[in-house]
Amino acid sequence: MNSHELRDFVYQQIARIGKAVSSPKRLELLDLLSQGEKTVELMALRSDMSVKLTSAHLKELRHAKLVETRKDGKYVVYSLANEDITALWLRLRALAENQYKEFSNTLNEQGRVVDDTSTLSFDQVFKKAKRGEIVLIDVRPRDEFAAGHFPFAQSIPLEDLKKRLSELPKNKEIITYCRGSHCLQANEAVKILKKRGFKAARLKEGVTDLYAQGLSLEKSTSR
Amino acid sequence: MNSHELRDFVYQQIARIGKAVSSPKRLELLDLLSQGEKTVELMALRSDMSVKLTSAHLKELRHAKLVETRKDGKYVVYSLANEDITALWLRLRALAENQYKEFSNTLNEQGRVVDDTSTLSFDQVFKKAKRGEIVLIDVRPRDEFAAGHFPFAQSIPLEDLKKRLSELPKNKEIITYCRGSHCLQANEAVKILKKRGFKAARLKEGVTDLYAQGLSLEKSTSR
DNA sequence: AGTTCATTCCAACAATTATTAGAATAACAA
DNA sequence: TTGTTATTCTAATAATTGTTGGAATGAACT
Repeated sequence: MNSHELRDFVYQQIARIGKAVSSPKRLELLDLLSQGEKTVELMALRSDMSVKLTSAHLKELRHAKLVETRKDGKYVVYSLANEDITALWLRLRALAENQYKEFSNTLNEQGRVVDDTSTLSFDQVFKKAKRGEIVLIDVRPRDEFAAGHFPFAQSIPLEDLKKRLSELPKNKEIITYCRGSHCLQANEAVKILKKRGFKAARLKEGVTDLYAQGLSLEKSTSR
Repeated sequence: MNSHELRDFVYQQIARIGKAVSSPKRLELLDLLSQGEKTVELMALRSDMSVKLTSAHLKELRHAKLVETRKDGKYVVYSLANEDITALWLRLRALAENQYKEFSNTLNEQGRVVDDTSTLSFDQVFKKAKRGEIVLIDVRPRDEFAAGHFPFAQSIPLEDLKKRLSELPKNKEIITYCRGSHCLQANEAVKILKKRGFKAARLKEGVTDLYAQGLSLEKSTSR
């Protein structure tokens, strides 16, 4: 390689990362994987893609070495290659939020409920949840809750929420959370809860943000 | 927007960043801009692209809000939108170095001379340069040196090196540096120097890396 | 061995992006 | 004004990527 080719090679290698994160669908897959390892089938379901298309995008991500696979019986289980990938995903998200006003505005308009809660630190929220002053609910799918969740949180996946309203108290504040500040499931939950007369708000941050702060999460198989 | 469209919107916005950094040429432009603001013309020259193509890629970067422009007479001067963009560029580069062995191997093979120097901290190198124990030379183009350079360094652009060998001592070690660990100009310089019997090595890091550590650089108009 | 099922490969087309050439704009200089 | 230079815009084509359907692979279970 002459110095010309070598220089091009350098930028090409770095662009491998860029290409991998240049597609909305692939970012969605990374987001899903940041919440825990998953099979192709499950990711296809969650992201409303065909299995084939999901597989194609995952191939691209594997080529860029952002994800890894392992076999479990008939299934191929995908996961992020390492913590740096979570960090990359978070940085891209944060950068988009800073640079694009239309993005952060949309997130805010869409019911990211900013009130007292958003100014509390994670620790404070966990303490309140421990003391029973608030109810902290994790609205992500059950498998993601199992892979890692906030302390003192209970799992009520968004799709089950309407059925399980009777489990929730009317007199306490209900705090919801999901994957992160970009994730809108917690907003949906707040909308539903407020409509039925509950006191509800969402945590601005979610699981990914907590990973970013180097905190570890509780794992469990059920709850 | 329904929740489906909204979710897609979120990932699309983040993918704007990804798209911007998915092309080797655009990464090269970001790299150039990380060394100081530049006109379209100059960037086209440095990157061996046509002015038109350079302009087209810059348009893309502007659309993603990674770069900004200002007018200076007839010229349009481009610069990175903020420090976060430098940080992004560095993170992508570091990630590529970690994930792709063929990348880091190539960098090493191509004469990134790893010896005593690479284990010295920046501070130590600067002190040695100050005391005259080593000669620290910046092989980047003159304008980039002027925009910010290491303390106690002198500017000898790579293209002038052969003409200016008489300025350099044979008995002292000559340490070269350029943009960063991915930049190969310092390697070229070391090759040239060693061939002529000088004691030479390169700093593993370069200017971008120092920015990443939050250190500030000296600016000057000449030297 | 045969069956099942998840996943990948292959081929085709649609959609997007990269690149080049020529025209248009905008600032400066005379 | 006119001419000059830098830059961007428009249009066209080449190259790449996204997407879908059908066939093939390959591991696990019976």
